[in-house]
Amino acid sequence: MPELPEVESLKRYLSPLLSGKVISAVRVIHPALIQNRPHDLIQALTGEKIAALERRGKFLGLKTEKAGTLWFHLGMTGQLPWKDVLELKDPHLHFYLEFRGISHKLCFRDIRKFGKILFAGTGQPEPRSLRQLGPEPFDLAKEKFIFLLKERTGKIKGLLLNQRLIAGLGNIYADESLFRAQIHPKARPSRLKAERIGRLFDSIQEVFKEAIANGGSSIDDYRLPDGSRGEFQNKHQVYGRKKSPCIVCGNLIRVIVLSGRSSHFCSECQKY
DNA sequence: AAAGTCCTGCGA
DNA sequence: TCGCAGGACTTT
Repeated sequence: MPELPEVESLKRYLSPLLSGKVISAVRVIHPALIQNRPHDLIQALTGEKIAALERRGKFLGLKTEKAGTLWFHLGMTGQLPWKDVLELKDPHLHFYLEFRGISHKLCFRDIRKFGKILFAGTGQPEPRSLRQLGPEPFDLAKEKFIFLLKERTGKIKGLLLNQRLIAGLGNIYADESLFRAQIHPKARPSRLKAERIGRLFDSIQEVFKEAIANGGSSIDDYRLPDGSRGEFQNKHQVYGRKKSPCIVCGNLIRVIVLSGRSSHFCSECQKY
């Protein structure tokens, strides 16, 4: 479940490796994961130089100097291995890029195929899935965040997962942020004091910063491009800690289903 | 707003 | 062998 910290960690790992490199070949193994017509993307990207890497919400973009930007969304189980020798028999390898003068390839692997590859050519409109994203948590003013949530009627857990409201949160960091802010996942922001929503905003930024500093959370499939794991899963306070004692009060962490997702929380520490 | 769908590996 | 995990999209 790569969320903002995992995608940011990938961006930081790959930026120095890819910036300035020229794409010598685009290999499409599983065209279904590509939103555009694969031929257009191959045509546009071959011979292009990578100008920079970008992150928007949970999307990672390779911005080229002239052609446009190639966007990856890793879904649940997507990976971007940076490999010298490919395993071409690997049934989960769907796409890779080769670079001029370098033996390493940038691969796109995805076991469950929830991931996506999108190409936005220069001058073309931004893909809809990127266009409809809400603001970046680090670009957003706290007052705006409070306003954004206050005008909605739903339960806070579901709202945090809505990428149109704020980009980058998934199930892990929604639960971790709510715990830090001592807010119950079923609480309705319309009924919370503004200062508690403000504290939630601070919690989101804090937990994101800590997770990025730890290379993200490797729960199941998330790995850095060299195959190494992030370390932040060892610092989760509620996610994946069902029936374990709360680190604050010792009460056992509970799990309920909200918006079709498991929500981990402490019923003593987190209130409405 | 909630439920269903996609997909595959894994644990009960 | 079944059901659960979940991001984003579609359907109700």
